[in-house]
Amino acid sequence: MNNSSAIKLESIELDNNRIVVNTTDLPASMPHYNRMKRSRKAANPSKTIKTSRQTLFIDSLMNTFQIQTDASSPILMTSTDDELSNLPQFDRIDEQENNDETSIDMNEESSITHNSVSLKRPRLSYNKRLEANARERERVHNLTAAFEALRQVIPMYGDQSKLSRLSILRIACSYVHVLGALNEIDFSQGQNAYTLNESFHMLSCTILNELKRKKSN
DNA sequence: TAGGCCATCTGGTCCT
DNA sequence: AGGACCAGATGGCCTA
Repeated sequence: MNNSSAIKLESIELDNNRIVVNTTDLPASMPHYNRMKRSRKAANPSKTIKTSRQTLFIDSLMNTFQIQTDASSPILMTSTDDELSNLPQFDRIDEQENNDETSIDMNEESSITHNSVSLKRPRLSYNKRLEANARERERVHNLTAAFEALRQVIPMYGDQSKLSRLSILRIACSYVHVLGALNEIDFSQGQNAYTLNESFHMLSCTILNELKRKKSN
């Protein structure tokens, strides 16, 4: 796949105080970022993925409640303590680990070997840990969505769907300079103030560099 | 196959 | 006290 070879940076033009991207070299169909959203095992189900105690716990939950779920969907569960008490007692494993640290299975997830417990806060119970994990997933998903929103408003095209987050930030930063110059606003607070031409050139260079970087990866 | 990128889990710390 | 945020670890996916 080498559609990016057709990209011409000079296609970025300034027209009547608006940035215009010439899309004549665009591929007919633009890949959609969401299509890149990956399920960790979806693409290669035959590969072995280490099973954490949490995953085992979720599996047992799903077996217990006979939950069917899409692999790409976050697992959201609510359950009562009574229901949880019917599940395998993973806390016993904790006790075993605490009593005999040398017997830790090295194939287990590394976090299990973190037997240090915060003095400020005790280790979370499993349902609290699952809730925290779900919140963290939600937070990261929001972050990803924000990057996607930012990606859609920066002047790029072609292989844009595969821009890394770092590239998105770099290009967006250059773009802000151009917008500032267009509106005669100095975002740099007097330091390194760029003219419109300089800002425009910087944006082109940034896009070019990020595409080069991506190609070289 | 190595390296880049990203999702997820986890524990620590900050903040309300 | 508990949720938000952060960073480290881990492992899967993808590309050159």
